[in-house]
Amino acid sequence: MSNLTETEKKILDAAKKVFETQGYSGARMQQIADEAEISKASLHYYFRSKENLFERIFDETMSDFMNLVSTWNDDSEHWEIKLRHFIIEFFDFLKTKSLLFILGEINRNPELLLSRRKKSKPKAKFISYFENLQEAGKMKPSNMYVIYIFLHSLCAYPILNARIFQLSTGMNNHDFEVFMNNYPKTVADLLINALKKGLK
Amino acid sequence: MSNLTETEKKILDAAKKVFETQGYSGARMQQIADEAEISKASLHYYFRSKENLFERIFDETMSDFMNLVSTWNDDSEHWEIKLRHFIIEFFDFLKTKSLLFILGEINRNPELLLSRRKKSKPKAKFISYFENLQEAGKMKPSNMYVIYIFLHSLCAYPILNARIFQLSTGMNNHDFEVFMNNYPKTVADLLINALKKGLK
DNA sequence: ACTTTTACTGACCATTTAGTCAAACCATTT
DNA sequence: AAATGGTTTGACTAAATGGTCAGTAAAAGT
Repeated sequence: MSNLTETEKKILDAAKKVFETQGYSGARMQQIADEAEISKASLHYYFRSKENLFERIFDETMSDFMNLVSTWNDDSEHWEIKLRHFIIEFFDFLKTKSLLFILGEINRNPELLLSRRKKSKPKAKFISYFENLQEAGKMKPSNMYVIYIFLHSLCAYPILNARIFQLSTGMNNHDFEVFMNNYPKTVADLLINALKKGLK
Repeated sequence: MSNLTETEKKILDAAKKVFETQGYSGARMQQIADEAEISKASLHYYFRSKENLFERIFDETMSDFMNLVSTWNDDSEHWEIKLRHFIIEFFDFLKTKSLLFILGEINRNPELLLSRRKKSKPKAKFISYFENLQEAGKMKPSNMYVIYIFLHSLCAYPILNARIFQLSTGMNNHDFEVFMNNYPKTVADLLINALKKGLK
């Protein structure tokens, strides 16, 4: 996978940065070339068209995201530990601008999901993993679809929306930073508690 | 406020529609003119520039959103009823594409929030309302900032992200629709339960 | 030494797009 | 019926932008 030349890497990094902040329509080939420190002609030499380059970036970003949310190693680790790890990993991913980029581009052009539909796994492993635990009687029954959506929402939205939250809570920069640093643990505690008690 | 001519209304409706789906960079003045069924020259006659028209739409959309999230009438209704109403209203707003539009444009140009910072109330009324109830001993103590963020996240993200959720849960259209129709009630029940029991 | 291939670029082209303007249109007033 | 003033538009312009191409330089192959 990583049989890329230095230049190709520089271009992909630059393109990712520019596409994620400006979106497809806002991105400029010249800006990507500048960011990658090459000429615009070189950019077209490596990736024929803007469309082409965009698809490459979008597909990779989308894959990263889908892998993140559907990966759930079935090793021997206790589910509580696994869940905490997952949440940390999820928050790390969200600190990039990738998710907003994905959502925005899908909104602009829903067909971007069609190609995905074929590749994707039928059901996130997360859900079947916990359903198995429940059926084995090792956990109180919960609606795992609800838990799954709660998990994602509580992780993703506060970061997507961070600036507006700070505005509407009226917190200063320091307080808000402290709050957001503690936040992942809060989410983990809540969900683990819900899973232990059962949530219908 | 509503001393607008027919044409101005048509333009604003068209502009909102186009900006919300395409974003500032993706939107075309010609497309807005077509949607409003007037000429591009007329469009510029009413609103000098694209920038101008965009600011008008962005400000209105942002105001709608901030009003929604910071309004919390201090009437005599029981907090439980109020919360259920709020959640329904929030979901209705989210069915438009407004929120993703706001988040995307702020991401593109964070300065869009600077002008807002002056106008906004220091603290969402929601938070102080519940803090008052708690101090009056009418409710178990919770961290209201956490509740506030949970409320928003659980409402907003599943709708922003609906298409991807459907993909990763593997639900068919019908099942997913049923699920999403029940979802607001699920959120309301959960939050009311959390507030009654107290959430730290 | 020479040819070929690969990486790269400046200069250019074609199209798109925001914005302008003079003229046409139309309702109201004089 | 002529003048007035607000509204509307086709035709145009200037700038931005994606993309091309001939040519250079250097590395690789022979």
